[in-house]
Amino acid sequence: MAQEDLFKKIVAHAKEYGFVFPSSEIYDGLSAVYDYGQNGVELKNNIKRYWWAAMTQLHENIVGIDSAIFMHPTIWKASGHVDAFNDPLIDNRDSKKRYRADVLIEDEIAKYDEKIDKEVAKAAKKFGDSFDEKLYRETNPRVLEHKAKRDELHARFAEAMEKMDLEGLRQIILDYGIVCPISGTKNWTEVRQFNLMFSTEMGSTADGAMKVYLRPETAQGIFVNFLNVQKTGRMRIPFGIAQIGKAFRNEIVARQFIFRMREFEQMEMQFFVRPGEELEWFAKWKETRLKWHKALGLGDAKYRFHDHEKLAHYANAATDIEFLMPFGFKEVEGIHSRTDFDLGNHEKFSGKKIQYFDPELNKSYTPYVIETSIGVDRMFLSIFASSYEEEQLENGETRVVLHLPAPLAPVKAAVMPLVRKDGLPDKAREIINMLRFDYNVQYDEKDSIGKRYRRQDAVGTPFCITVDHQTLEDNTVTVRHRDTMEQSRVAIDELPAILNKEVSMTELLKKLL
RNA sequence: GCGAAAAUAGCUCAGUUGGUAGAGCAUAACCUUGCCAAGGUUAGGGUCGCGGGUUCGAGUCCCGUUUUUCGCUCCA
Repeated sequence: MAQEDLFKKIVAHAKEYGFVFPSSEIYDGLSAVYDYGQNGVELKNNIKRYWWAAMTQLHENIVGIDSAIFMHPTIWKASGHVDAFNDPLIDNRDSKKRYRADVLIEDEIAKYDEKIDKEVAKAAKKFGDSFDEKLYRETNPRVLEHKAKRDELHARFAEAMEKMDLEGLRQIILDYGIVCPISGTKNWTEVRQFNLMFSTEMGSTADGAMKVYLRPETAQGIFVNFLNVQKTGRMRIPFGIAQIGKAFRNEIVARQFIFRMREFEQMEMQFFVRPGEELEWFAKWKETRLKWHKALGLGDAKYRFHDHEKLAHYANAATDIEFLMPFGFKEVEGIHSRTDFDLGNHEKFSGKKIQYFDPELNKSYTPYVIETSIGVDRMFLSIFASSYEEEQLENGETRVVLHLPAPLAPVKAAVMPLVRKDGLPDKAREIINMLRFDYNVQYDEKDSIGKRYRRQDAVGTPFCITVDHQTLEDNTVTVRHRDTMEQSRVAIDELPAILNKEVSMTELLKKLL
């Protein structure tokens, strides 16, 4: 099957079986926003629980927080998001290429400088040793003409940028005849500003509301609480702070189902270390995180590291953990060595001292940070997509089965009476009541038993427990396994132990130690 | 944002040169069977994405729009 078709089937399956719905569907939908359904929310919660337990329970030096989505606007100046997320963009209709309007104009300004330098170089060659460059630059009419034009352009540009006057930027491009480097034409669209941060207003507009942003990442909530957690938790470096929460980015193009959404959920952990030790910890966390992924058993070959060569403004090392999605290897997790950029900047912008006194070194410093940042939705997609199988059975039929890792499955077991009479339903309900306190179990008596098995396969339920007439005699049931379709007869009393071994989070977490 | 394609029942789709909206599966009820999706009977469910236009008459033709998919572009 073509990968594209497979992906379509996965999206359709996600909707049909209550995992993921398009948002606001009865109103034609909302672009790049999705809702999780009755099964999706269970899978998603289980993914989060797996991460949270692995990070906080299994590391005595990592604690969690839950910071607010609204934060003081200056935080986004300190983090660099306000500057880096505000680009005026313009398209050339002929080449279909998109440019940053400010970059186009800056290039044009540079051209005048080049022209001046050329004139100067030419003159220098002509006059030889007697050439006075400074005088030439200040007096030559051609140089002065270029310079005047350049300064005028620069002044207009600076003014437009200051006010973020988009129409003004476009007018400059038109006035100076700036052409597309590819098509060579001036067929430009309007200049549009894509602020990747969503904003809203806090307080009533009557008395001057404050513009606040929906956080574009959860990390800053950790950085601004660094001192709170470190002091109240008596944390000693190295230590980490973990957080799971929603973040929002107004992506220009958000596509590929839940892979890139405008509202998404992150699981981030910031690990604070001594300066100079960060690259050691970076390597350690790469290994630790990959182990977490591989423990799910989706297939080791589906993972790879992608080290960044071009580093972001805050990082001195960065890598992605990529997973083989139906549309190729894609980033699911980022591991970044963020240096002291964030804490240092918050110290600068807030005016508060944000440092750690290291009793062993007997000195204060700004800790360095290793960040592990993983998208819950991407994790969901990678697990969901790689679990989907259209299996050819020996009898020639096809069954659709989700091989979800059992501890993450929405429903752990379905309990069903073989027939809907002779007291079998009551017996099934008894078993449900025994298990439901520890596991999400489901009852089903509708349709033939085979059909019910297939329904459970489609949502990834690891076990089907069937009550038949023999059950009434000796208190045994059949347990049918999702992946092998094999059945075994076991005593009802053994069920809790079986489930505990096969579907509880405990066994999965033990693999990490 | 640009270009292309698509949109009819929960799902997959049919719908003739424009003439009263269909099928299969799914869903619900009852009967039947009882260990790997297909038995019988019955029922519910669509102002054909939305808004205009042409026409006596539009699911069908034209224009606009929304959403989705693919390509480009963008992506800490």
